[in-house]
Amino acid sequence: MQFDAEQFRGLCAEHGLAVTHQRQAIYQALLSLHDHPSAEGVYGKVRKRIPSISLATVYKNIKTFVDSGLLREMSLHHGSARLETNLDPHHHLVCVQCKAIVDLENADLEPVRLKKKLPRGFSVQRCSVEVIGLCARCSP
Amino acid sequence: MQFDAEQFRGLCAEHGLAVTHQRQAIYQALLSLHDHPSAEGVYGKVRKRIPSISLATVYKNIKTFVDSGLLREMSLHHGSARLETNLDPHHHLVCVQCKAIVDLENADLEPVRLKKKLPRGFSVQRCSVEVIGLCARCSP
DNA sequence: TGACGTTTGATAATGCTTATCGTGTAATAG
DNA sequence: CTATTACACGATAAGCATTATCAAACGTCA
Repeated sequence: MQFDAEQFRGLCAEHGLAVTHQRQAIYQALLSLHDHPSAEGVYGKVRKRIPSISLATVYKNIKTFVDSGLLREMSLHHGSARLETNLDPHHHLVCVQCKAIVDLENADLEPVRLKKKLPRGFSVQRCSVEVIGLCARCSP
Repeated sequence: MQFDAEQFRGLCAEHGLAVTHQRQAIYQALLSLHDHPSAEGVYGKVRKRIPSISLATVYKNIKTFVDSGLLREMSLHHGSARLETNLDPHHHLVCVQCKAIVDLENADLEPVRLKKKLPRGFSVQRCSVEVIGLCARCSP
């Protein structure tokens, strides 16, 4: 995706965020990094443009962007690691609110089928499906 | 799954692990907790049986179990949070070794189809597929 | 432009996890 | 059954990733 300063101003206005030099640089870095970077990775990229930027600023703005819906974290279970004793192939039902996880048996889903070739040389070990939503207890 | 002391001894022998009171209790706790617990959750459960157990022992043995293949961590990306700017529905190709992530477009996969009803009251927001394996660069 | 609320940078604090180290215990051989 | 030895345990310090704090600087809007 291409960064567009005008569009970024619009996004900030829409979410009630001030347009700062740092925010622009952080958002631009995020768009340019196509490997799903961590906060540290964004920091590295942004520092080339604003060497004096604080790591805390990067973290704060990532959090702000996630809260505003401009960004998403890849995993819902980041923080403490969640463990799994069921080593058979299976899938998960996950509540976005309470982070509860329920196993879905492999047989409960039609098998995952790829339409396109994967990148050359990638050898698949398993496929894991996350069905993400709101559980009954967390529904309003 | 049911805990079986004899079977646990077998597993330990198979992986060259000593059978200790603590390991048994930790493994038993893991099998009894069906909500994909964190280390802290396991600690809470095990402490009912062995109040003097150290949190470090719980962490060390979880690590040992994961390394031996008795257990798995749910997320490959636990540690630092990975970010995502692509908010359109899509999927991921993930390398177990280098943790690289590549987006798969929604159209590259046959849609996920459930065979069985989900728990009552669960409202699905989206489905995310992780195709997990070894990328070309990490292949031996 | 001036006043106000927000954001920034520096740094301290927190949470989760791993490392260290002296003591204790399981495994193995005798 | 006991001695030996390597591995595991408990207590605690250390290490990352992340969040909180607070004074100074900046963006916004009148």
